[in-house]
Amino acid sequence: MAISEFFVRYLLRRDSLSPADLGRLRQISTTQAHFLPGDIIVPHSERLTRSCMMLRGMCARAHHVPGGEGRVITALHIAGDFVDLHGFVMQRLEHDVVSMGASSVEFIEHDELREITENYPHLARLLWLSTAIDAAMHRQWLVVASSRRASAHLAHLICELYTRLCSVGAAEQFTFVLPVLQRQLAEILGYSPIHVNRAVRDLRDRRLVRWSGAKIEILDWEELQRLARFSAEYLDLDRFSR
Amino acid sequence: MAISEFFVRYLLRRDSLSPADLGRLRQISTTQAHFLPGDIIVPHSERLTRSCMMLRGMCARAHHVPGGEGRVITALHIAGDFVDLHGFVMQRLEHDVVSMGASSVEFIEHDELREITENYPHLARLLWLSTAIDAAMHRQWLVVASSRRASAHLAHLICELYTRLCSVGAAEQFTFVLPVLQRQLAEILGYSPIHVNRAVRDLRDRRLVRWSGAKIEILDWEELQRLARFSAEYLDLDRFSR
DNA sequence: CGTAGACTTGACGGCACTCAAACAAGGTGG
DNA sequence: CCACCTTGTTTGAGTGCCGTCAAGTCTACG
Repeated sequence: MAISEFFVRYLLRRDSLSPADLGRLRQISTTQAHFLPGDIIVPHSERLTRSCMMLRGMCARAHHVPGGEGRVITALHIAGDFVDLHGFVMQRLEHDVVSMGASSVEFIEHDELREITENYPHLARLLWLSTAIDAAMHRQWLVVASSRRASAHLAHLICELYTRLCSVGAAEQFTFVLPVLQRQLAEILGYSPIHVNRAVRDLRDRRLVRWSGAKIEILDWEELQRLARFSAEYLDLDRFSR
Repeated sequence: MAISEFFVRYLLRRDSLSPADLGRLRQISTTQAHFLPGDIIVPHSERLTRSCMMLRGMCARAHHVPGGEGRVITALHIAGDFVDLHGFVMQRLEHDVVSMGASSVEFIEHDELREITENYPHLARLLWLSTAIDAAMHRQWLVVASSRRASAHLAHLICELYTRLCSVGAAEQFTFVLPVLQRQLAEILGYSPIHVNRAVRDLRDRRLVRWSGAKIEILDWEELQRLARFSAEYLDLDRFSR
């Protein structure tokens, strides 16, 4: 199979690609796989020989906290995200990649990525870029975690996901699917599930979102961003020559 | 000037380098600069044409929180860290790089880095690796922020810094200099300065550290790691062929 | 010896956590 | 078709970590 068109859009949003680069990108061979909620897509600590790209649904980077105190989720990934591309240079992950809801991914062999770094340096820099943007999102999560209260924190997560989904054409009309339980939102935001529930209710009461099950509808995009103090700058959505 | 030997050690800790790669690495030309406490080494949002490497002292990645509520620090960097290497592919930073205490850095032109990605793919992958390790540290900070109480959180920071300093030969004998005020520790850990002070006192009372001014002496390394639940795995200190 | 900046300590209040239980939705078997 | 169970969500009451306010101490330096 060929590489996800979501990822092609992800790159084209940020730089232009030469016909040669674009051709090589589309020529990457992949293996598809499908997962159910909670399935481990990539386990931690194992030596890796391939990396995975999100095709459909969402997945998370889940860290086990020593002392059996449950998990912490440090990233959410959507269609077009090259989820564990950093595994190509790190050789192993210090976290699991877990399916949120049902998902489909495709695997790309590291041998092929290595060949690309040898012969397509510009493409290689764009792959590097995608891991650098992941790092920028990690930093933003750190900033938000220590500067926003629960409601604004949750609002920021929703703003980020909706913006990212739109940027690859996977959402529109202020509506998207978030296959994440409140218990898992708690692992993402660093609160108890009960407190997450209060934050959800708060956003509902303020009439900023309609939220039933996994379906989220943003009712007041401007006000939601204002509450979250969201700015998409860190997502690096502008086009540059890299 | 040539590139910092701390960085050479940083890489050799994680992979072996061919004579050609090592030669090219040492041939990189740099420009030195010196900074005083609080100086901005690299400002946010500006178009970048070079990246900086830490030679001496420490610096931080400081984010301004919209709404004038002060700053959040998302990373600390030490000698041998290629601080804003991600700026090479991102083209601009969403945060400032600020000097903590007095520091010396050297700047490397992006043109030269680009040339390396064209002709030294293995070296390029190792540069990529260093940004991937930064991302792993961001993730670990997220994990620790949401799973440790103040004292353990602070203890984890000390464990990380001491381990990193030792890994490049910049510290030993359980002693190092941390040119970071308690007010700035508060920006790192996400607490108020007063609560940071309580955490410092707690570590002192438990006789885990001796801490006067900027000088820190670890009195009980085993117990400090146990309290912090520190494991160096995420620092990726093992040697692999990348 | 006086000032400035950093560190330290105490008192009090609020956001978020824990414990506990009720409610809703979906699936299963009688 | 409806008990019944499971899983997830919702709500309330009490606790504790951490924030805020305020003041006092220490050190460096002129």
